[in-house]
Amino acid sequence: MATPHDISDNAAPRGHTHTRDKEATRRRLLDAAETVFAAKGYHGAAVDDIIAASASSKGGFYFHFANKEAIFFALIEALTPKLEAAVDRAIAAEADPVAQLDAALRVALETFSRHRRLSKILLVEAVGLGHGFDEKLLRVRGRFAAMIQRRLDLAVQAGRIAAMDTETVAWAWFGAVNEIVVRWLITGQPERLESVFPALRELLLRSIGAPPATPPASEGSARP
Amino acid sequence: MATPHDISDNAAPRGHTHTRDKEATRRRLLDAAETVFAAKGYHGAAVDDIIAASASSKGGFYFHFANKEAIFFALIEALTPKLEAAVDRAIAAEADPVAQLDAALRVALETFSRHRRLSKILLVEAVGLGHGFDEKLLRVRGRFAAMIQRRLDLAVQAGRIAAMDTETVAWAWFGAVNEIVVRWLITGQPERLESVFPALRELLLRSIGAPPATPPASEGSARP
DNA sequence: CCTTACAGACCGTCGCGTCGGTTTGAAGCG
DNA sequence: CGCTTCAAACCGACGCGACGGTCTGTAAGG
Repeated sequence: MATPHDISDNAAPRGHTHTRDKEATRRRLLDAAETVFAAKGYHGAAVDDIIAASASSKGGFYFHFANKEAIFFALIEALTPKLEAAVDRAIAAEADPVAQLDAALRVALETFSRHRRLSKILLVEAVGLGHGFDEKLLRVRGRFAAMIQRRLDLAVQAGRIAAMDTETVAWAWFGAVNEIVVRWLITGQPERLESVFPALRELLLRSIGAPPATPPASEGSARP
Repeated sequence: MATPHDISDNAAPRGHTHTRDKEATRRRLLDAAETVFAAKGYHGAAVDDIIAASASSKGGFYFHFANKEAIFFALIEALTPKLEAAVDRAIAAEADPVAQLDAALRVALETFSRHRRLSKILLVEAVGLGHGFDEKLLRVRGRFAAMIQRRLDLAVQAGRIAAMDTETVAWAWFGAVNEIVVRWLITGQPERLESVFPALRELLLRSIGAPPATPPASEGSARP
């Protein structure tokens, strides 16, 4: 693979490529970390566990990552874009802001449901670690809240819903979904995460005063 | 000075103080644990820290508590009843189920706002500890969700709101409030936690299709 | 004098991070 | 084209601090 370097220092010998497959071991480390962190939590996971699960070594690990924190955050920052992208794609497929929120909710639930480990790390293990962890994690969560808020603002602008404190609403929505998912992750209830979608969807849409009807021929002229 | 316990302190009316004051040191340990856990988190807090903050000793600590886990749970199980009691009292003061939910929300926000440390422990530090911690914690949270659900069920029975999946709604509500409080705890936004009450109240009540106007005489404008 | 409630020195473990060493592949060079 | 060189990439034993838990000792009360 051609990974361009921004080594523009002087004009002379360029392109030093990799020796053994660097990027691959990094990937293996990250993959192993995902598994181990999800299984044992941040504190419960020893660096040696990750080493073992990745068929790598201490030296390899600390060559790629400064310390345990570093790989944890690298993991989170590699994972969230995937979630964001999935949600973004779902949003882009809809035109109406309310329908976008609806789609985002469905995709979010589906994604969490499909990627337990990712969800566990993002929503459970990454909480309450102290230090600057909490702030960092909150910023990540904030990105999602901001996504929601943006759609809400658009919906308000479009006159689809009344004006409101969209920031609070966005965080509340995130929290509501988060709690449902966390409960599912820890106690296995409900069996299928997606089964709460209808109730949650109805609840959330009603909470912003949007019509709960979106099926086929949707006409907003009906009197609630 | 007003120590953290202005909710309700329950002291033994009759004292058979056998040797030295046993119950008092236990209290001091618990108080110190509350402070230390809130400040440094579960893993960040060393038993020695709690010892130091309580002017006790290793021997004393392990006389009263089997291990670190034990004092943590003892703390949680000493704290939640206070919260529950406060909410219960607020609920009892109202007759209408919807008004009860309203009151519960207000009191919950007030209580969290007043007891940062308690909130931090219950809502942040106690998450993602692994082992059987998560399950236990979820059960504690479940008690609150159950409280909400009970009121919702009553409201449904009373015909105040339409039938719905009250369990999911209860958890979603809890999650919504939780997220707002956690955000406030970690980033100090919003400055005053209570400032989100109106928006949250409106949001939650609307989410169950309850009329958003219930306050006695808070506004002088038109009412249905 | 025996038990309860506590004190504080001590010990064993565990896990993070380091550090010298080794392999690997790409240049330099004749 | 082989031989040397060099640094990037990787290995794994060890150090070392921290922290949970134990154990012996001791003041006080019955």
